[in-house]
Amino acid sequence: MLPIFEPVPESSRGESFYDAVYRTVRRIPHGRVTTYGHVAALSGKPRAARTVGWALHALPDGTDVPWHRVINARGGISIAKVGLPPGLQRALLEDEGVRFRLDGTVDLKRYGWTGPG
DNA sequence: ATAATGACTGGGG
DNA sequence: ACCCCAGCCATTA
Repeated sequence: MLPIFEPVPESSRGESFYDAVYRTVRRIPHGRVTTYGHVAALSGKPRAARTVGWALHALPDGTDVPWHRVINARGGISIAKVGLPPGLQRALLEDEGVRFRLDGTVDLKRYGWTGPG
């Protein structure tokens, strides 16, 4: 018989880079945003921006990780190809007070979070 | 172990 | 300024 609870995926021994990414993203303050590359750097892998996107892609619905506060280096939204509802990320950010430019980008100088300190 | 996969990025044209 | 592309790298779709 199958157990009622699925064990933790075999891939997650000790702590993966994904876990480090989630911890970093949880530190982004309400109403602020940061880039994939910056999350990667704060998580210990400055060149793993793409992997950060993959880590967020793996999050389940209803997660408490504020994935919507992560945008690309140009201030734009990058979830188009993932199947998430179009406009969802922008709506979540606007609910936190983040304003978008006419071209759909965010002013990183104003809303960008660059880490503690 | 190798290959494939991308929610990315910076630099060049 | 905008578009394109080669390089990037942890995880396994």
